[in-house]
Amino acid sequence: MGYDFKNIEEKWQKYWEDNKVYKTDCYDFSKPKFYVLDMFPYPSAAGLHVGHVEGYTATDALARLKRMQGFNVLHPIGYDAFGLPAEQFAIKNNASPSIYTEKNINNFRCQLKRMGFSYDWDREIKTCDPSYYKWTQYIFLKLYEKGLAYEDERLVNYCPALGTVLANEEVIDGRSERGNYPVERRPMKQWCLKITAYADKLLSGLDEVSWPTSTVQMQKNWIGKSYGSIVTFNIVDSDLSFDVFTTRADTLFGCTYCVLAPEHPLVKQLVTPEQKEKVSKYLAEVERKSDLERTDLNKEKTGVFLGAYAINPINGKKVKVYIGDYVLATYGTGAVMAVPSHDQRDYEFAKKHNIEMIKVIESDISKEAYEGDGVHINSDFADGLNNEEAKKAITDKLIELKKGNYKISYKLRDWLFSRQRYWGEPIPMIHMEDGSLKPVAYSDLPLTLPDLKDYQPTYDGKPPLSKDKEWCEVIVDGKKGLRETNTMPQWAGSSWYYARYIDPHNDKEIGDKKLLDHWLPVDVYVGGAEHAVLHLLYARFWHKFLHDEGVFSSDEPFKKLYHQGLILGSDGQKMSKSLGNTVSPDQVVNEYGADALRLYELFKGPIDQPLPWNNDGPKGAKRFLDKLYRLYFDEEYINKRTTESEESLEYVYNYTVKKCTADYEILHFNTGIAQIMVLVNEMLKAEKLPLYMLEGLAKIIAPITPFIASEFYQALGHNDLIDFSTWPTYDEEKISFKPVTYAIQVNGKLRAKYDFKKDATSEELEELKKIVLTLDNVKTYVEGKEIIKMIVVPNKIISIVVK
RNA sequence: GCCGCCGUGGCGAAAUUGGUAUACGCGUAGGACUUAGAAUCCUAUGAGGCAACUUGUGAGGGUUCGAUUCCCUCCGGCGGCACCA
Repeated sequence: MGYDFKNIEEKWQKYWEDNKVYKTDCYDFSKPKFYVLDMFPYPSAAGLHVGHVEGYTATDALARLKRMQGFNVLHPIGYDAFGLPAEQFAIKNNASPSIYTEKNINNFRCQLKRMGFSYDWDREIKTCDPSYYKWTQYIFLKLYEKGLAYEDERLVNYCPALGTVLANEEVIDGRSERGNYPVERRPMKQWCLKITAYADKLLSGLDEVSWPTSTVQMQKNWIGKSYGSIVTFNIVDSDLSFDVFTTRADTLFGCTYCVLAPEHPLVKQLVTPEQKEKVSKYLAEVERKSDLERTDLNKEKTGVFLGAYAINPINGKKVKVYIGDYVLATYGTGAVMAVPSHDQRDYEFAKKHNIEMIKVIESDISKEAYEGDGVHINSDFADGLNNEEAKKAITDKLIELKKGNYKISYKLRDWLFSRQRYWGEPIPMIHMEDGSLKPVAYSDLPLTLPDLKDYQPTYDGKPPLSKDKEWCEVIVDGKKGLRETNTMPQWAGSSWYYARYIDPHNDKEIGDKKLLDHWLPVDVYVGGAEHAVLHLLYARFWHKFLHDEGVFSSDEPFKKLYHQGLILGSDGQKMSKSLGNTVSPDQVVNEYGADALRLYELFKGPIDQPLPWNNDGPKGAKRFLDKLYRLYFDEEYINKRTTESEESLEYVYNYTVKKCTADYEILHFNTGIAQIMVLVNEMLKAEKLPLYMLEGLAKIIAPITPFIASEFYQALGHNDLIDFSTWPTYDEEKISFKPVTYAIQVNGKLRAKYDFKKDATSEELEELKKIVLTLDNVKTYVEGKEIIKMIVVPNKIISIVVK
């Protein structure tokens, strides 16, 4: 039996949609603003996942709460429609990506509406829509103008299976983040965005946002700022020199050799004729190795002597120069000074190659290198200093010698921004016949993606767009040119979409400045933790750039961030078709209704935790909603309606309102709902049901289960919508009137309980101490013993210590 | 290896931030109503014990009148980074 959720939900969904109930007037500045945002979905053919539903329900509940509290709420949705997932799917199903994407979007929209999410549907955006990507291209041109977009021939992560290069952030353990295909290094000419120019701003901005500490930490690690020094080593009998970066300048006196990365530009010039054969052989070996093999930490550190010697600038000592693939070409200067006594990797390498070790910090290095702090020795003027002092003394000396300086280094590398794929934003650049580059004129944007029949990626990495001669060949100012045929990566469109929602139909600018200033930053942003360093770093970069360009006045895009945890299958494994443990929202909605699904997902636990799906969960949620329904619609309970109320029920009611108000705000829905259940159980038992309580209960449940709550509110005789009613208030007096129960402990063990008035005066507490000692169960443990002390914590506990 | 998070009943989880551990829900068992019950309602439900009581928040130690909460050591799980010099 139970309530007829099907009709109720259909009725309200239709009403909300027909009347555009959740349309936001962004120009209404009379109320305080609240911008609550979801990470928009990739419109995959699989449709909405129960994991989406969890995050989207949380933001929807928050949006509804804020609306009821009198905020002007912006709560939009859209689709991250470009990029690999959509294209891969279209290829597999032999369809056109645009038609396929559109179909999937329609399915998503339907599912989202069914869930009762209060989005402003007039603000829906799709990243693949020319009216949208016009501005993605616009931002690219701005970046280019400022020298932050550039073409560079470099070693890139190329994935043959996907037929495209990938950003560092998209490569995990030498495999592609999407599809898990092997990735190799290839030199290719590619577009890059100079995210490194914003490294410091991206780092310091993290102190200003309320984000999960783990995400902040991940971004900090990814940016990887380290303070060190640059040291210049001259080559013996030559004008050549190379720089090394080190964070341990204090150990410079212990440097007994140097190692260059195999890709270091000086390798060819430094190798001596005697060593040539060995070195070429080594280089060939390195080239054969995959990225995965090269980064295998357990492998022995290999390398060969170049034949050349360098001079340690601090003591003039001659040291051998090696190449070794444990030195990364892409970090620091691509060359390191080796101090085997105080660096474990150097230690192992030196043992194998029989290289001298000089101890410069008092320590035992018989078994392994000593990497800690200590008193410096064998270091001339730095003797007796500790690490930090020695770093300073030695670097200062290097500055004096003009052989070094302080240097800050980052792990962050520039963002590889081009893809050899079809389904993305065309990069608005033209390669002129004379070899120069010309940006597409702003007035020619959007540069639309042509409708290609054959859009499959090619194995050799030639972009599919190059197959469309007509599109490629252009004439600018009477000169011939070819369009850039690479497209932008998945992450381009999602790097600024939150801003477009504010003024989505503006074809003159990204958005009306007045509106952008008012609505940014996003107050609460919810989405998966898998975007911790991808989307969330890129979006911050673009935001900071657009801030510098004067487009945004805020300097961070997302003030508060939450991640919804992964929802696992009921077997505790990740949901997957092959395991047969997937749950589709449609299936649950059909059986129990959208309200029940929403309720279950918010009640089952904290939203940021990964949790297994419980097949009985939605059933339990539905059971609760049936109970609630009876409270409002059963004759039995309708007959108990009154304007009077009982004190004990008032206590529970007011406490519940207070708890929900506080808990919803920080997305702790599970505890708020638990308290509502306590209230409902009490109301079902009560003799009198005050009308104001029924009304308040409908309101506090409305953010969680808006369909049934609307039905209740209407049944109570309201013509207005619950969403725009005011949020109930609570009476602190009614919460604190209750006597409190004191726990009586003797030697730390609970022996009795005693009800006493709340907030008693100190005289009354003295009285209480006497009463407590007369309690039977206390007497048993106290009599015949000496009372050492009695600790009274008002309203909580009396702790008696006896001997 | 390094960084971050976490460990509470059969299960998902609460605990007013140092003060009555296990709220709320799921599951299970027993009962009621019923021709019937996968509906609904009542009762029980950490472990041991007839009971008073004892014991109990991954393990061990510490601080405290009092520790799930704070400190130290260890074990286990999850996420991230991974030769970053």
